[in-house]
Amino acid sequence: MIGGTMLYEHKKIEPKWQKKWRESGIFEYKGSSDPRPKYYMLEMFPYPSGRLHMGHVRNYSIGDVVARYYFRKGFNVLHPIGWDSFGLPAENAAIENKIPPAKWTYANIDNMRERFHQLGFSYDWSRETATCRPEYYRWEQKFFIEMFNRGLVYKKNSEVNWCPKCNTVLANEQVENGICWRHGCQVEKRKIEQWYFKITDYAQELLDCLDELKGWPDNVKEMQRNWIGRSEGTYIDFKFADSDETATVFTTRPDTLMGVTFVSMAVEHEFTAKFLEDAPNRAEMQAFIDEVKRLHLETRDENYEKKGFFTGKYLIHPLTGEKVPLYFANFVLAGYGTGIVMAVPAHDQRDFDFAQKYGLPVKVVIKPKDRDLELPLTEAYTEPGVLVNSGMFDGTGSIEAKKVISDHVIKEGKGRIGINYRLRDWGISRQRYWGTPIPMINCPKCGTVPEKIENLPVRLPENVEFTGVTSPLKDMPEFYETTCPCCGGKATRETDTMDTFVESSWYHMRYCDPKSSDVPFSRKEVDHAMPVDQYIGGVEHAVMHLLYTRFFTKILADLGYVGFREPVRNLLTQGMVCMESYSNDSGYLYPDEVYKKDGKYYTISDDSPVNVGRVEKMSKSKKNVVDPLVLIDKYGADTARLFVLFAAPPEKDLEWSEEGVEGCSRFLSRIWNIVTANEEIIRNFADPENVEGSGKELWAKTHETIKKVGEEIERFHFNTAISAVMELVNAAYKLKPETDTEKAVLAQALRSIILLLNPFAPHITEELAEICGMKAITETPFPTVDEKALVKDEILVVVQVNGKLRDKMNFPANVTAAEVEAAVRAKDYSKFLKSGEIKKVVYIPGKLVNVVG
RNA sequence: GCCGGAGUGGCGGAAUUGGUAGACGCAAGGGACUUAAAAUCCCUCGGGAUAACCUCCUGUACCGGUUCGAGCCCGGUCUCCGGCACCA
Repeated sequence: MIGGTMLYEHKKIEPKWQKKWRESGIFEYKGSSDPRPKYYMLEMFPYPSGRLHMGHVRNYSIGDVVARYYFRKGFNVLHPIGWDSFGLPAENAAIENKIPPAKWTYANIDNMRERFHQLGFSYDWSRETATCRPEYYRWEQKFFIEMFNRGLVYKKNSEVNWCPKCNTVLANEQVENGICWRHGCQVEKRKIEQWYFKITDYAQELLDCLDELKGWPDNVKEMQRNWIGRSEGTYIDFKFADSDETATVFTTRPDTLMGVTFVSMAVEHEFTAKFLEDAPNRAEMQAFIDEVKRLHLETRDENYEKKGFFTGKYLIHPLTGEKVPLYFANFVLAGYGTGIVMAVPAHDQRDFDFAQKYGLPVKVVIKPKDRDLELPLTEAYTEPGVLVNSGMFDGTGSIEAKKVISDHVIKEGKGRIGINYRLRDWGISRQRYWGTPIPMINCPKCGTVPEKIENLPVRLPENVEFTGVTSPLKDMPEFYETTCPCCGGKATRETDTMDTFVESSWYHMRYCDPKSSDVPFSRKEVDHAMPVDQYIGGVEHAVMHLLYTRFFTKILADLGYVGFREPVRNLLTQGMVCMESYSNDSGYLYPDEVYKKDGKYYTISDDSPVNVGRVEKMSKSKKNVVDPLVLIDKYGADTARLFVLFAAPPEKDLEWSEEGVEGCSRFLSRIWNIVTANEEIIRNFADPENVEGSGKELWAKTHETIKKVGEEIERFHFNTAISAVMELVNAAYKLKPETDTEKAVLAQALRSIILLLNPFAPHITEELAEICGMKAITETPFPTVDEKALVKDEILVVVQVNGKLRDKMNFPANVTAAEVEAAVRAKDYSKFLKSGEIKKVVYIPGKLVNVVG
């Protein structure tokens, strides 16, 4: 007690309820035999770093509100949690601290689990899953082998992105502008043999199904569309002038075919070897090729100068029969299309630049509809127009000409329709230790063969010592020495492990039947619980994780494991938690090292001024972080949850504010105080049947709030749901009850506040319910609206004159349009009327009337 | 450059389908309680005009349009954020 006001004791209350929830198993999902409709609420599972950050608090608090809401709406809710527990940090920690990655990981999981309990999340802990357990990854190995048997996995020696810090290969998606997504270090290219998943086989389906994902944000779908990068065009054959061989190009602009003045190709193309042989200036050509290759390996900046080298070969234009030169060009991508492109300098800026540099002809074949192009061109004309200098195609619109010329080429047998995707196959080999072993065996006689299914899992040895940066598996004969499953002879295991994105591609299915030991999961259970009804996670996974898991779902459907092809029905991508950073000459400072005075910041240690940086994502390196543990200790989990939900809508970035946290804490205290002060009333007065006169206002407000909170939770507007409860609390403070009716109204209002706020602040509300003799909220349905309370006797009609607010009037609820119009005409609004008289009256029933004149 | 998204008080943000702009919270100011402070409770709070209430003008990045009525729809401009970027 301070000054007569009770501060509620979160440190006593919160652990009490957490223990109850944990022991009662109240949040356990009942499986497919339960008659209630299912609701699968899933948040992206965390990497168990051992450090809880605000992003976690936000992500999982959002999910918890939704889960608790649907529990109480009578759904059979599946709300599981687990650990994405393979991955690099465990290895780095192992090197630093000389602990085996397994030990470090399991300790972190224990720690994170405690943190999650401390936040009061409603998980079904009986389904907890860690991907680094053999009971989990054995199934992934099985999937791998089945995919291999179906030709969906293959091994290829290819140039890959290599992160020198991770000491491993990265998938295309993990490289951002030539920089490792995790470390920000520069990625190198290396040639290495590795395993690929044939995601390109599913490119079209992955693209098409996006249209059906109505519950996904548009930006995520658009990012996936861009990433898949489908383009329709035409393959066109150019014969070599000096041989029967053909160089095929891919183009999306067949309308410009008549403007081709040369052809360019990537130096990595297979033709290159032969050209070198034939070249009289072989040394020079080799030097050019080497330079370009070096450029491709080393450069990060994509805007390098365009360079080329004549291959010494000419091609025959398929329509005109003209000889056009074939050049090596450093900007042609080897891995896209055919690695050879037709060059139309008049209508492609890259080709234009190249032609200028090497003095190649520029032939205009498209001109704007309404004017001529000024010659010589100073840049490529890339807009649509009308064909010129194109023989039989002259006068055709360029858009139409795409089809006309393409069809013509195809009819002549010199081309075919082609569809290309930007998407590449998913390279999943990692030269790491702490990951799922790839279940393949190299036999000197039989080649590369899968391990026998009955020998799975291929276990990752957990008691290892880390000496250096390379995977210890490569130095463990007891791991890699084995016998060939085909011939029984001596053979060696694959020592690479899988990309951790493989584990996260199917964990949501394992949750449906996490203890299954004879199959990965029961088909019946997974088909019942899936797809995920609501998935919540960071937008940084918009392409990688969410594309991979969609792909994997389609694979599992094709392998017969599941009966659906999309894993997630509704997706919410939550924003980042941000904060301003503080720094001085000696570097960044933690928020608790500075204080604020008159809008400026100073260090606590010596009162020197502090620079305030812009608001950006909380990160350890900038020290602009707030430790959730400190927050929970000071204010409690309920306040922490309430703040992250109240301060911003979930999809937006959230700016941290200590004052905002205090506001939320104050709000919970207000509830605590008004409820405990009215405990007797709450105990003794049942919900009112009907209310007239005094008390009616609060009664109506109560039911309006019940309606609003439900609606707002369902559309993820938690901030407005909370503000609705705040309004009800403010209204309840205003009623000083005297009559029994008023007391009943107040009792219901306060009970509603407790019940409505429960998904956001579960501990304090359970405690208050108990104090007031109410049933446990976990067993109480979400409140329902009494429509009677929403019926109004009187309605307020706003009066506009020429669209501007001028007046307000009250009418009986059943007022007719004619009566409203008559009332309006009876008043004198002439000073607002332009013409002095009323021309028209527009009445929007129950809301507004606009007088026009 | 291309593709998305967003611009609303001192601040975070409301306004669900075109219908009272600024809910709720923070900050600020005032009052009550107190010996005092803290805490708590109550009130005020976009800008401007007016002595003042009422009232009037103005206001959702900017310019224009549609409409009885626009923060919301349409066209154009600017800025910011995110994604992609030599993909032929």
